[in-house]
Amino acid sequence: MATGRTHRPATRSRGIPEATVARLPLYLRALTALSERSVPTVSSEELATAAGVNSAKLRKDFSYLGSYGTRGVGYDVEYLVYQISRELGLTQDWPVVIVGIGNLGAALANYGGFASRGFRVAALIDADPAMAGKPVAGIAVQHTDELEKIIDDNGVSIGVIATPAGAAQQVCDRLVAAGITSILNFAPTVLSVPEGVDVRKVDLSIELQILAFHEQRKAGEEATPPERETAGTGEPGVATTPKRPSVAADRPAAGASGDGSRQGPDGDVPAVMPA
Amino acid sequence: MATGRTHRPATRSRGIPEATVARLPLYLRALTALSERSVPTVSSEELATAAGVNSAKLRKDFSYLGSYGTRGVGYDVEYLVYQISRELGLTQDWPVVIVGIGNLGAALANYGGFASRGFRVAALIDADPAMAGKPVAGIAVQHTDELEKIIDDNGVSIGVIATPAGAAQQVCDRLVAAGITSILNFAPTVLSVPEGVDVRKVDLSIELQILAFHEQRKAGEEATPPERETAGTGEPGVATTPKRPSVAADRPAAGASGDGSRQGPDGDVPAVMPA
DNA sequence: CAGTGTGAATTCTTTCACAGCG
DNA sequence: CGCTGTGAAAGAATTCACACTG
Repeated sequence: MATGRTHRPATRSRGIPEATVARLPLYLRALTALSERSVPTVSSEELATAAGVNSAKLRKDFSYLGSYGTRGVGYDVEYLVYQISRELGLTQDWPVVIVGIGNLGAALANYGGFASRGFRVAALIDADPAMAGKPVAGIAVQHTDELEKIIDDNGVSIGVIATPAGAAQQVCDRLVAAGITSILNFAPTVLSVPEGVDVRKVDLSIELQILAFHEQRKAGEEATPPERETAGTGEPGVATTPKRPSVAADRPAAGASGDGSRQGPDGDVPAVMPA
Repeated sequence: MATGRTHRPATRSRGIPEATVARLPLYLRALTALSERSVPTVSSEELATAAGVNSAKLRKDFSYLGSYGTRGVGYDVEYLVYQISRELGLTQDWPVVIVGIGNLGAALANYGGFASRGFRVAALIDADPAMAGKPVAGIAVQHTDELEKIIDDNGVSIGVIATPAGAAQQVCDRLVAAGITSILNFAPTVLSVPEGVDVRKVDLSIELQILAFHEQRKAGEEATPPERETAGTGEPGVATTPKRPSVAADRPAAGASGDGSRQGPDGDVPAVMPA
């Protein structure tokens, strides 16, 4: 409780599983593209390919929405577009405020995909007085002081945080206090919010780190057969690394501060240990 | 088949579950913060809170890495930082190229979090000849023509695509052909890549749409108790849903445009269902 | 028949709860 | 005694495979 939950269980969504909700936008995009090409119907197979998933999953996903297809034929594109849009709540207007108009905030403000689907940038807010009044993406930036008023006046319920990490929680608190109940966070911090407020996070460095993990694994596979072992009590897999720290005197240095270590281009697993 | 798989199963990671891998960066960040404050040890409870997860999950996650904690005490911060960094492959240098230096690309190039952890922006690439030579974030932008050479010369294996959707697949193909095996895609498109290439996608509008879905649900709950019906015959009710569209003549395009009104607590859901 | 819709089987994740170590 | 590490239980999500319908 102290910290408040960052993710609400959400799974309680009456009927649609979270995983499915997360894919609906994907389907919608694929469908929109088909619609623009005036394609009248699609099979689960085709649509699935276009959306980058497999057809069984897609059909299962759609089954949660209802039976919108025609057996032996497929789905009516226009109709599905409408149904999914409605399910996602895109048939209504969602005013959004973006807080933190730095490089990223500006990029977001200019991002076409934003406005394209029901979302409308209602205001751009920045703490720097020098920014106030300056137009970004055709909208005059307003000062943070106005935050509460802006949200209230525009009935905004979705906020985007693109501030430096240090300011994120504070901005978040103000947004929430002002009535915002959904936040898209680009700042690399864990935000604490009260129950009932949804937070989704987009974190560039996390994505890169996940890629690095797999990349490293690939590099290792190239030459190393069965490397990692699952050992429970015996040897911790990659074991042969700095043993227990005792206090912190092994080889911690790695990333904490400097972190200047580097390896050859084709990433060779740091000679952790000769088997 | 032509399209190739977009996501590789990946789950084959010898021992660490994907879900865990995705959280390691989170733990790492929390740990780094502690490290900077010279905190020597943390309990799973404390660290979990800082990372925004629950302690059981964290302990389970760590158990996949090995036994790095001390019962009755907790984890040695420095040591864990090192272990996780190593596991993620951050103890080595990962040169990265960013393709598409528009608003977003520039924001990425300037993003501190990038360089902070093992990642190094090796080059910025853009198709616009006018951009060539212009410095962004202290790095001179290079023309797309150089793409293959740049990747080869720098031994780059991770590429970031920040181009318009239309150019993404093409850029992707060139990156892959040039030897890139991990891609972080910011363009709103599904990329087709050959087996063995990892793609992670970051999509702003998708995130917003997911938020909208929950937001809408909240608004509905406020006044409407059991809205969405779950049953027809007692099972995954599908029964009573809007009937076939015939062609596409229902009510596509509800009130999507204009209308700056906020959610009408309960009156919104367009009366799709005559039932 | 082609292709949806969906129970059932499978696999992955999260959570529980507690034995046991420092 | 406090806290980790982990089997085992519970809960999602994915995949299978096929009955059934337009």
